[in-house]
Amino acid sequence: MLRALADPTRRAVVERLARSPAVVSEIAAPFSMALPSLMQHLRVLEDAGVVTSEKHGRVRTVSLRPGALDVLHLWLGEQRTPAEQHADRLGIHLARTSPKES
Amino acid sequence: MLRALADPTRRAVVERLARSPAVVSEIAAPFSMALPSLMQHLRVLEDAGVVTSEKHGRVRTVSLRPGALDVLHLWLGEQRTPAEQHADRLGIHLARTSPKES
DNA sequence: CACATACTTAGGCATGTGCCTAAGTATCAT
DNA sequence: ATGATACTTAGGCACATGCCTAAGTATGTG
Repeated sequence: MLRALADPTRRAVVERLARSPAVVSEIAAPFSMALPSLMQHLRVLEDAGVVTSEKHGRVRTVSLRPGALDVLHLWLGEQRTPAEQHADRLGIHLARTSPKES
Repeated sequence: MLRALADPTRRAVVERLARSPAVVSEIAAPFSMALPSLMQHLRVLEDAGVVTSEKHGRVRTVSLRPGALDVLHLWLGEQRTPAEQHADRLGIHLARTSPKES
């Protein structure tokens, strides 16, 4: 999964899909890359479980798989230094202490 | 940086260093890999800004660079679906509501 | 049915990555 | 000074990755 996100093109695709699902040609449009190349990226993302896709007629719609990035988000949280984890607790503390915004 | 973390060996190194800094030979010990190969991994991690190292005498001590993973942690947070972001707010809400543990 | 559209498959090439062995170099210990 | 220790540098090999073009296949449209 990290390997899937290690490529700039694929990260850009993820960022695009974070806004909303899209069909292949929509996703491909911003890139100056042959379609098959981009399809390969989509495949890598799908194999990594980052995105899902469904084909209706001749159009394939791709979307970010909900919760897919959680594992990573969590792992990353675990590898942080004690000082940073302290900062996290501070954040929660502030959330408790100053109930300003929703 | 994601490329640096995309390798299992390097992730294992990061997990080791998350516990505490260590010298090269300590880091290398658990791996059945020639030293130069592991050094290469350390170099990739250092170039990516994930770790720092200092050499004293003939010993090099490597440590996780504080805050290094924050950028990633943040980016990951941004790419999550609306539903998940809602879950985050719920988490904060719970932290405010049930002040059980520190 | 003929043709455009939206992918898909196949194959190939250049470069990158991970690993190795062999041979340094710079301390530290005796 | 001699040798051990702890990396470091250099070079090489196998396979993975990212990109391409060319040629399908399947599905709408007139």
